[in-house]
Amino acid sequence: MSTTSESPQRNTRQRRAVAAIMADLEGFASAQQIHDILKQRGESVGLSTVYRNLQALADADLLDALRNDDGETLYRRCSSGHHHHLVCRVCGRTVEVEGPTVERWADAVAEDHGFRDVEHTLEIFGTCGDCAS
Amino acid sequence: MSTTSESPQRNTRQRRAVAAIMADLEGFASAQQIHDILKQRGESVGLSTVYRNLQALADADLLDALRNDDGETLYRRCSSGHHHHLVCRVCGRTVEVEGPTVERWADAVAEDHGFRDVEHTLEIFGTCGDCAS
DNA sequence: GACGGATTTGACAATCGTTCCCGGCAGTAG
DNA sequence: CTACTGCCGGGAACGATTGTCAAATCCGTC
Ligand SMILES: [Zn+2]
Ligand SMILES: [Zn+2]
Ligand SMILES: [Zn+2]
Ligand SMILES: [Zn+2]
Repeated sequence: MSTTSESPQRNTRQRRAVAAIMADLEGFASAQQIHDILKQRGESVGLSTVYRNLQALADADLLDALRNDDGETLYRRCSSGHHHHLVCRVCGRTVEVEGPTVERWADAVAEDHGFRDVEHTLEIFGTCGDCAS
Repeated sequence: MSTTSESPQRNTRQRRAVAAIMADLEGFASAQQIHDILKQRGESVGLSTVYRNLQALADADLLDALRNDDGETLYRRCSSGHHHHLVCRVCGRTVEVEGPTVERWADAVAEDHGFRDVEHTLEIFGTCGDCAS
C-alpha cells in the first residue's frame, strides 16, 4: 500500500505559477490557454511543464478535467466531491451542479442491466445569459 | 435554410460497405477498427473514406458518436431520438437508455442559471454481467 | 450504351493536441 | 555547501483526424 500522499513533491516556481493561475480562473481552460496566460504575465513556463502540472493537479483531485468537442482537455479548479458542470460554450463560465436524482437514476439503470463498477459522465452546455445578449 | 435532405448522395460501393458493417456491429467502434474490419472482409476502403462516411452517417443521425477516454471517436448504429448509453468498458456491449427525468432536470438546471440553447452529454460506463464473471 | 459534369475516392501530406526524451537546472535533506 | 534526485524545457515523436487533388466512379441524359 502506498500512503495516500506518496509525494516527494518539490515546490518549484513553475508549479506555483500554474496553481496560482488555476486558483483565479473562473471557467474551464486548456493547457495551451494557461500556457499563454503565463507567458503574458511574464511567468513563462514550458508547455510540457504546464501539461505535466495540470495532470498532476487533476490526479490529485484539485482540478476537474473535461474534453470539449474539439478533443481538447480543459481544466478548472473545482470543489471536491462528485458533481457535474453547466458550461457556457461561448465564454466558458461554469456552474457546478449536483443532482442526487440523476446519480440514483444512473446507478439504478446500470444495475437493472446487470452492470457493475458503474460510473458516469454528465455535462450540460449552453449559452449563458450574458453571452446570449 | 437548407431542406432537411440536401443530399445528392451517390450509392457507392464504399458507402454501402461501411453502412453494412455498422448495421451488423453491436458495440461502439472507432473509424480505424471499422477500416480494419473492411480490410479483413476484402472490401477494402480508404481510411479517409471511412472517416468521411462515418461522419456523414452520424450527421444524418443514422449513427451515434461518442469520444472515449483516449480521445478516439466511436460510432454505433442507434435508434433515432434522444437517448444515452450504458456501455460495458470491457466488451463494449451497449444498451440504449432513456431518462425523461434526467432530460427535464438538465433543462431546468440550465434555465435556472439563465442558459439558452442547452444540450447535454451523459454516458454510463460499467462492467456487464458477462464480463464480471 | 456512350457522354459529360459532379461527386467521391484514396494515397499522402498536413494539423494539432498531447506525450516522450534527455541534457541541464534547481529544490532539499544532511 | 554538496550531493542526490526530481523537475524543467524544447524539440522530436505520436496518433487521431482532416485537407489536398488527380483519378475513378456515378448517374441523368442523349
Ligand atoms: Zn457566457
Ligand atoms: Zn453524477
Ligand atoms: Zn461486457
Ligand atoms: Zn439526454
